[in-house]
Amino acid sequence: MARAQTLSRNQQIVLDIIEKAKGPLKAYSILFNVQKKGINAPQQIYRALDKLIEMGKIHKIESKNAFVACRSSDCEISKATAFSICESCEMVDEISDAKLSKYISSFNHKKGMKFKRFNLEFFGLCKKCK
Amino acid sequence: MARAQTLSRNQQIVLDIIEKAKGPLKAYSILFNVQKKGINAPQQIYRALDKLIEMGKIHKIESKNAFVACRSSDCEISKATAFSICESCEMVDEISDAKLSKYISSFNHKKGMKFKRFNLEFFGLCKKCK
DNA sequence: ATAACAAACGTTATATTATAACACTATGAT
DNA sequence: ATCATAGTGTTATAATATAACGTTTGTTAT
Ligand SMILES: [Zn+2]
Ligand SMILES: [Zn+2]
Ligand SMILES: [Zn+2]
Ligand SMILES: [Zn+2]
Repeated sequence: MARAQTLSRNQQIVLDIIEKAKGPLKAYSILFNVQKKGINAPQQIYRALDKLIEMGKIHKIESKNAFVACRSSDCEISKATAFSICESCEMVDEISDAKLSKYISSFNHKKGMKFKRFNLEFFGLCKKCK
Repeated sequence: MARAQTLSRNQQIVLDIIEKAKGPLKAYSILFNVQKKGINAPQQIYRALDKLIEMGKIHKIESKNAFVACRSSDCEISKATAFSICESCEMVDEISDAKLSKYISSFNHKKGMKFKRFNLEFFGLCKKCK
C-alpha cells in the first residue's frame, strides 16, 4: 500500500514552523527554533525537509538555501515551481500562474532533452521595497 | 571610466578552468585544480567567481552550487538565464532561446513586482541518459 | 611623476550548509 | 514470526561560503 499522507512527528514539527513563518527559513534557523521540542541535530531537520519536499508540502529556494511552505494547492508536487524573490527584503512569493507554467512545461529543448521538472526564480524589488 | 573588460590574473585562471571543463565545476574543485598556480585559499576562488558572474562570463547553477562558462554571447549579462540539467550524468547545458527568454522576461507578477532578472533550471534526462 | 583611489591580492580564521554512518524503534505485510 | 520499510537519535565530519585584516597593483587626476 502506498504510504498515507500522514506526517511523522518531526515532519509535522518542521512543517508547522515553515508554515507559520512569514518568509523563507534556513535549515539551521529551523533547528534552533525546535530545540525546545527535543530535536537536536541537523540530520533530523534535513530528513524532515527532504520528505516534505518530496510530498510537495514545501519548496526549496535554491538561490537562498531556504525553505518555504507551498501555498498553491495545484502546484503539481513540485514539478513546476516559480517564485518571486525580493532582493531587498528577502521576501519570497510562490507564483502560480497556469499559463506561465504551461508555457514553460511545454518548452522542448532542441538537443533532445525531455524535462520532468523545472524551477524558476525571479529577482527584483517587491512592491514595498520599490 | 567604466572598467575595461580585462581580467585579472586570478580571474583568468579561474575562467580558463571553467571554460575547459566539460561540466559544471564546484568552487573547491576549482581550488584544488589551481593550487599549482599559487592559489591557496577559497577566498581567492570565490572572489574571482563573483566578478566573473558579474561580468556574465560564467553562471552559477544554483541547484548544484556549481559554475559553468557562459556559452551564449547574447545572454544579456546574466539577466535571463536558463539551463537544462541531467539528473543522471550531471550534464548542464545553457539554453538560449530568444522566445522563451522573451516570454518569461515579459511575465509580470500580479502582486506588483517588477523583475530585474530570472533564472530557470530544467531537470530531466539528457539524450544519452534517456 | 606623484598622490589618491579603487580593485585585486594573500592569508588566517570562522561561519554556514549538508551528509555519512551506525544503532535503535515502530509499523505493517506475507 | 520474520521481513521490509520508514522513521528516530546521535556523533562526527564534509562541503560550501564569508569575515576581517593588511598589502599590492593598476588607474586616474593633478
Ligand atoms: Zn507549491
Ligand atoms: Zn522587498
Ligand atoms: Zn550565458
Ligand atoms: Zn545525462
